[in-house]
Amino acid sequence: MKTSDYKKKIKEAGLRITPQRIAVMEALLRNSHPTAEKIIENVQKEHPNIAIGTIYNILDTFVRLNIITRVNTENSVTRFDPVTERHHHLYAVDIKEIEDYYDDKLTKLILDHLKKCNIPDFKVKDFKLQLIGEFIGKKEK
Amino acid sequence: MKTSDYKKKIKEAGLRITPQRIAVMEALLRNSHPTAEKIIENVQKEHPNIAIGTIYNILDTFVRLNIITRVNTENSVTRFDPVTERHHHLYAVDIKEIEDYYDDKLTKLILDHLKKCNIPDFKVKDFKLQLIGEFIGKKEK
DNA sequence: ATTCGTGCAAACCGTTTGCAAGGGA
DNA sequence: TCCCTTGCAAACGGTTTGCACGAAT
Repeated sequence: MKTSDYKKKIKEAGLRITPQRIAVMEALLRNSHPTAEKIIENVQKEHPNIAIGTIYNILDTFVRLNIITRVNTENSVTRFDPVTERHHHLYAVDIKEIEDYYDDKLTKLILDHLKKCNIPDFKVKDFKLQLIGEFIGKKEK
Repeated sequence: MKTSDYKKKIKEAGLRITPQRIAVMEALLRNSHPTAEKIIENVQKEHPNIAIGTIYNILDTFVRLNIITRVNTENSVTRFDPVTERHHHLYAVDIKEIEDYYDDKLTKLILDHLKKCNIPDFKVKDFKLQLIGEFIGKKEK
């Protein structure tokens, strides 16, 4: 995502472009599905004067305006994802790591199935697949 | 689930059957994917003397021993599920409600797809599908 | 001038922890 | 007796809130 892209996204949501929001967004883009804690650490490394409350505030605003999304994890640690388009997630069993997983064929497969066999009393608007497992091989960082 | 079933489950996990554990388990079975708060409220209605810490303790133990599972939600409220077999979930968009959704055909569809088109550097051990949408029609309570 | 956004710090609240007492096996 | 389990209460930690100041329109 180019810098101008997310700035546009913020502006289109009716928000002002501020150094704080830029810093938060860049922390989101630099990390993979970061926790709030990670974002705070990341932001404050370069901008020690940005308040924690402000960062939470910005994250809330972004989520509310669909600029980013919350990611579900089992251990009640909130994570954030700057990608709002439909995609799936790979979860390391210990949930130390989450990666994006794009698979249009699979998405279509599920979509078709859901369309065919209607679920009674429930109207599906979106779906997310969580693949839980282990990352194998190369592991930097 | 019959009473004896979960008692057996608890015993087989190497735990003693205690009134506290029975109360927690029955609260789990009486409610659909309850939050800890809901469970506490439910348990204390009949057993006002059971401590909150004990309830959290029991829930943790149950999860650790795979007697129940944690359910992911986006708003960082932990929910619990006494069903440990593979199944999917229907999420109300506002996450006020979660229902179980069994669909073996869909499960198999996904399983087959995953088997066929291997994901590089990742070994899938389990998966969960979250269907987000709206419950329509009948709605008591 | 008015609205929006930020910094700061206190408050909040769900959850965890430590410890002493109770109760089965 | 020994170990598991509970009750209690204090502590913890991530998140939220209130408010006054500052910046943008």
